[in-house]
Amino acid sequence: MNEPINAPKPHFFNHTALKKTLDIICGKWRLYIIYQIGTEARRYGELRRMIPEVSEKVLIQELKALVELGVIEKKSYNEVPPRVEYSLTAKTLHIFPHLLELTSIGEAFLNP
Amino acid sequence: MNEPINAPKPHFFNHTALKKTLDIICGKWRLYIIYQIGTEARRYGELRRMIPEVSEKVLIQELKALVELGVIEKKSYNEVPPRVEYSLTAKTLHIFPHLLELTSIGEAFLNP
DNA sequence: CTTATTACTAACCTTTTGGTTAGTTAACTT
DNA sequence: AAGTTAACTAACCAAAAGGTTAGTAATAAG
Repeated sequence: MNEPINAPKPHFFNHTALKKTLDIICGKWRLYIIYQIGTEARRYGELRRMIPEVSEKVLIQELKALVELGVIEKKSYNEVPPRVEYSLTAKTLHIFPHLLELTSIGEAFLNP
Repeated sequence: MNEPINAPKPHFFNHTALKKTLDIICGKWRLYIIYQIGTEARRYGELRRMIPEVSEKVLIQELKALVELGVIEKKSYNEVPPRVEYSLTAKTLHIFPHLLELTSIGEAFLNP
């Protein structure tokens, strides 16, 4: 019997899905942006005013990335001055409660 | 009536808790490490073999950070060669199911 | 004619994160 | 005497993430 007695029995899990999760929620601003859009359509300038700490460049960059990921969608109206609205996709609205629940993880580690 | 009709009504949430959540789960390796430790105590070398893609330096660095955050705890036995074991803290075991559920967010965005 | 408005882009820089390689310690085995 | 083992540390580097500042386009308002 050469079976090692205490050999590691690692957890197996879906790497691809986990990576996708991290893509969606990690980064300094992603979750804030998603939370602020919430259930309404928000104009770019509106989001800037709601999250004034983020730089313009990064906000646009993150909005683009979230569109790419299928988390939000962008609608441009052909007006001048421009009007662009961002809203959560159906998929995101579906898991939105999960996203709001994320704070509970941190809460568990706040008070000694 | 000067109340703007469509003024942004942002979501309010616990910033501190959210930040703590992100501290715990973000980073290329943190969740993998937490998952691999799971419910058992794991030696450093064991973890290295379970996650061979991570560099030695980063693994140690992340273990240290997770200890700091109160996510894992470290026990050193005074032996030579050294023996050091890492395990999840009670707090972490408590929310471990939440952590395992994180993949479900990503899963929602995998298939079109 | 000038200014304001909105949603951007471009160039550049700093900080953070992750990676590579080599060295250390102290006892045990050969 | 030399090599092995485990869990590190130190010095250095590259890539990614985030930030600053300035500029643009099209129209309307003053």
